[in-house]
Amino acid sequence: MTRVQPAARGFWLMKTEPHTFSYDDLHAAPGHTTPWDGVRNYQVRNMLRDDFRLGDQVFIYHSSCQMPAIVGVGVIVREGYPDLSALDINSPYFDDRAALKGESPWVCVDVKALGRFDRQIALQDLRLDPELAGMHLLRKGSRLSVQPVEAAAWRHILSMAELRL
DNA sequence: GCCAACGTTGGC
DNA sequence: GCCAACGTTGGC
Repeated sequence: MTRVQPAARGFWLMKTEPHTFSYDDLHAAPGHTTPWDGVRNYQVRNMLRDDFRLGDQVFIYHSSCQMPAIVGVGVIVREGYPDLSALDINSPYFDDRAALKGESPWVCVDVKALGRFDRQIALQDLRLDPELAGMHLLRKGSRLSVQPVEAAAWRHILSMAELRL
């Protein structure tokens, strides 16, 4: 008898600009949950569509702000589905080409806030930590708004943040 | 505001 | 398919 092993939980980092949508905004959303829409990069779209699984956990990272930092943890509560904001003329994420086709090629997932770090982990601190060398976020020219996180790095950062889930 | 590092676009 | 021009991201 063979038994199918459940897939290991995936770990990710998702960037957001706090002046637009912060971790606290996520926590304040109904059910602490929001669709992570507006992604308009094919590499990221493919990850959201093909690799994100229910129960995967994500670091919420604040970018384009005074102190770029990982500020908390979320969990995927709905797997990839069409991001219809691309077809909504009133959305900041409207995509005229998608609208012309009448079909959105973009994908979003639902993210639920799980916990905010007591102590934010600044980009500066991540760079200083030898255990995190090679982390995607720290690579020169890394711009993807969604990135995989190694399990070891995930655990290490959680311990830095002293967050118990 | 600067600019490096990409990604996308579109003419050829 | 090539590649120059342009746009975007995001730290600093």
